[in-house]
Amino acid sequence: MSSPDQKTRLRESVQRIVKEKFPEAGDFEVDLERPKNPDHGDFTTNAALQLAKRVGRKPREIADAITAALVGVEGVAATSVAGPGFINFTLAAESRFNVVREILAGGANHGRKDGRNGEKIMVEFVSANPTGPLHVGHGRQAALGDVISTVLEWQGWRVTREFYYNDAGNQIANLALSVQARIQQAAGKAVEMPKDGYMGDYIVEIAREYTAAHFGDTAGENLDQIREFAVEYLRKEQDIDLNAFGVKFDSYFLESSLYTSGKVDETVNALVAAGHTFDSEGAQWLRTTDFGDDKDRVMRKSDGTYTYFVPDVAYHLDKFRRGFGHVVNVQGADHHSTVTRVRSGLQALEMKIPKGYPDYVLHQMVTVMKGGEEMKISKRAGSYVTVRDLIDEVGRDGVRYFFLMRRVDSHLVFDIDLAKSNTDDNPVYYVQYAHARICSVLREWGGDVATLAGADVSRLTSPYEAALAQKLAEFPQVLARAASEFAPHLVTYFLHDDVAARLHTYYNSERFLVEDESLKLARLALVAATRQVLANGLAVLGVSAPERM
RNA sequence: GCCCCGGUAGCUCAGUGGAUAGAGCAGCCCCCUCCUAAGGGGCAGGUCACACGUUCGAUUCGUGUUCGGGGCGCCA
Repeated sequence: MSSPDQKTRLRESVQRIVKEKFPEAGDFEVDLERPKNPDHGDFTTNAALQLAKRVGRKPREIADAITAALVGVEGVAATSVAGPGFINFTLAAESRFNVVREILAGGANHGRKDGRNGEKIMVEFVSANPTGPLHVGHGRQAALGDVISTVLEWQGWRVTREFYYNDAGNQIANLALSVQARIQQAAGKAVEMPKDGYMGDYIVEIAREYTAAHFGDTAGENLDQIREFAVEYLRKEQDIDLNAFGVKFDSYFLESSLYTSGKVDETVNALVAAGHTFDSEGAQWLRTTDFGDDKDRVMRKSDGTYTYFVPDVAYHLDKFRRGFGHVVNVQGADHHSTVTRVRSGLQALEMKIPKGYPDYVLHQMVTVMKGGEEMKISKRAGSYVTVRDLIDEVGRDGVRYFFLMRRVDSHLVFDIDLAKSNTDDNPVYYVQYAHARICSVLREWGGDVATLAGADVSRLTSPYEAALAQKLAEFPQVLARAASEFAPHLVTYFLHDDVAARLHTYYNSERFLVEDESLKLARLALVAATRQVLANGLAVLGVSAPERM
């Protein structure tokens, strides 16, 4: 932190002056920012512009009055008034590079905070039905959920990563029927696949495995057993894929358990008791319109079974009771309609669950491009591209990075050719190479990196160095924002555009292994700090930081 | 018809109510006796979809329009 202390001190000084000189402004909050343009100094404030109306004077007059009173604040080299009335502050040169020492002292923990005191939060993600291999949308969810979790951990939250299995319902029944048909076909019977059956090759694989494992049922007559076998098989497969992707869950939650434990019934009873249900057309309804939905929703169908959102409400009530006051669900935007229903259901329980509970991160769709064309199918899955296809093609690091590169709100185009390329247009290589490059120069130097923390960084003077140091200083704030906005892409952009790009520029602008020993150490300290930020940032993303490439 | 998301450089995309709207790639011109050039510098490239409003100030906030994607089931 380029001195949050310094920033705070400065902010408070300005605040005090405003209070003295312009008491009529009331409890006005002064805000300091980093100017985009480095010519505008290290910090800037628009306080004068905002005060103009409250005070009834011209912005520049106010700015002049403030700067006049601001003489002799420690560490500030210069102040100026610019443009319509911005006040710019330039820091004393030596305080600019303090961040290098802070980063080296923090090491692998630099950027971590214990602000949240270990408060519990759950991130639920992937939550794929065990009816087939994971598709690319699950891949985006896996990367997002995992990194959102990590980033929250770095802010001091105690995070539980949970996977919810919809192992009950029509889709699973359909899976069992599909496998059964394949078993019987393999046994020579002329049966047809069920309507809307799963057509991928993996169904044939499961049928083969089932037949091999259960000689007692070569005819494929035991549907319950087939269903259990198929679900088990696919869950294992999904675990293998998630493992290969570097994603680990703390807990798995089965939808079926909500029925066996009586939690669905309990939820229904609570909804009825709260008086928000009614019967109509042979079904039982929840009056979700009382809670902002645009129409009421069926809870219990006329055939006596529940619609999906009832167990969903029961599930989220369970999360709440497990002590998760904060929950984030990562899902595809095609699940948008569940948000209002689940929240409405939780409100209808009247159990004092906060109104916006739970939070949702809904990501837009993913399309995969290969050879300039959209890739739509994989043979194995039938109708879609799988996560495994991507990992096999481009490797874990590339897939993770690419899934994290875009805002969640933005449609993601996954360009396989780009992700595979070992050229500078591939952002993940660009960032990893920046890390490897620093490792290389430190190896060349051959000294003990730990001693660099004591380097005299005030020897650093070039604009390249100042720009790099200033960016490094922003790392903690970038992480904090990524956590509070559930926005991992901020980290990828920071590492690529702000850190790696400046590092590469710096490399070509200065020499490191110079004669002047103290200058050499100062420069090595700066690149070592850069390496630490890159390493920590990549660690957050779950992407490796290679020492050689 | 209703709800959600997007429209920013030739392409893929960042952008927190501020100053001259950015990055990478593609195009053009250059640069390697510290590391692995998988790198760097420069030039060119823009009606921030459109209109109106709020504001000292709008790519950013609001309303409307338009185009594209997703969702609107007693499916999950």
